[in-house]
Amino acid sequence: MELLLVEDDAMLGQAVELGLSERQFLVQRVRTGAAAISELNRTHYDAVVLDLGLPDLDGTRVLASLRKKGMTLPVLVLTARDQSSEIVKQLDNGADDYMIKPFDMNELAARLRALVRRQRGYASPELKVGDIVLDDANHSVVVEGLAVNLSRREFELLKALMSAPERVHSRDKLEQVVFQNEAQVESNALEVHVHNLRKKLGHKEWIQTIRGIGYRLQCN
Amino acid sequence: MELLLVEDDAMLGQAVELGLSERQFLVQRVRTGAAAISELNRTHYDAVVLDLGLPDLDGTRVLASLRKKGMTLPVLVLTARDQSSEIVKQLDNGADDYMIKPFDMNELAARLRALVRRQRGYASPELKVGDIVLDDANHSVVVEGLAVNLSRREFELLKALMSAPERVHSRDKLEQVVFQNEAQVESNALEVHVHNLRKKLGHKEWIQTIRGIGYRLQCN
DNA sequence: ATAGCCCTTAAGGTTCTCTTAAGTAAACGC
DNA sequence: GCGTTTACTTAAGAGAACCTTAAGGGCTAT
Repeated sequence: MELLLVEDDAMLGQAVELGLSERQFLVQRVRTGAAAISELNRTHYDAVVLDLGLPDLDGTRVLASLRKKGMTLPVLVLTARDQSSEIVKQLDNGADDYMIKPFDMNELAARLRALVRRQRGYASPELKVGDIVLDDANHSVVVEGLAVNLSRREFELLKALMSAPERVHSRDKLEQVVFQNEAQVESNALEVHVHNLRKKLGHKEWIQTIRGIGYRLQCN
Repeated sequence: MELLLVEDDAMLGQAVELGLSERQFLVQRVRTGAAAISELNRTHYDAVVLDLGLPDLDGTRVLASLRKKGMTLPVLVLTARDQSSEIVKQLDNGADDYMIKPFDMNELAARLRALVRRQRGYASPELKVGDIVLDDANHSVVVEGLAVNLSRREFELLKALMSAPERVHSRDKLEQVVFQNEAQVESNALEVHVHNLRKKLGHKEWIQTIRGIGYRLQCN
């Protein structure tokens, strides 16, 4: 589960980053509102943890700006005790949840899981892109009506690509997802998986290579 | 739109003030660098028009000082013809655009509007300039409705130019962006990329050369 | 224990990109 | 105008990025 953490305070930022990483989140951290917006434009995230007190843009503006662009991903807002009167405004403004500092890391993780679960639950439990249907629950993939048998790595890879089709997924990110921090890969393993996946999907052109950047799923 | 005009020459100052006022700008004029800095500290401006030849602080110092304070508002520099060698320095120093005296008031107004427009909208997922659409997320470029395949360097170059169209981008800055500190280039590589990009865009006149300084994107 | 699958590595081949360099053209200064 | 500087154009070699294949080891289920 990929999270974007927007937090400028070094201490708190590191603590949250570590805490969430330990709890199976893939955390990317940025320190400014501007960076957050550009990150969200660039790649896919399942949710955002947003501190209200930022150096450049105030968190409220970041939130408003991203809702205005039609981004629907869950946003959890972190506020200081003395900003708590702001909370109503934040929730009206598009926030999905909030926590008041200091907070319990386990609770934060739980709330995030809940948010993401809800987000997905509302959508269908299965991912559909073109003629590909991927069902996470029973680990099945159907292509053009026919069941396809994917290995674990291939499945994770396809899932990542399908989570944001038409977008470029960087090598780094795909490696993170596919080799879930199990071991650092120092070979072309990812390429091999891409190759095998293409073969199993039956349409090589569906997975496009963006040289020097990563891969993109695009079915027409 | 609120402007700060920093100009000590009475004649020119009045002319510009009048000309911009007629074009729907709210202009505040100061005569010294020190006054400019204190004005900017005191209130908000959308942009600054800065003459380089000032009685107290030289304009360069004013610019440097305000960037150092983290002010990101657009600054347009006015230079005399015989200072034009200074321009590269100014652009690297934080200026966003420049004009050489004597200049056309309509052009000045247009440039200022462009600068402010850019400053406002955040890097949206799609950059649009004329008939070019660049989407960072899926690394695609569409020109006049047709997809164009750009290499990594070409893509970075176009993105940089589109991030601030109508503005001159110095060679140095473009090289920094295009060759992301991977290796110092001691050849005309940038020129070659510009050439290839022009060819792929199909309209050579869109990328203009500012001799001795850099390049500018301008589609009409 | 054995068979089968899956993952990683590694090597070789292919394709595409980048840089370099050299010649040509255009702009500038005198 | 003429020489000088700056930029454009072209092509080719080097190299990077990626693809493909296959072998070997680990794991699981039989």
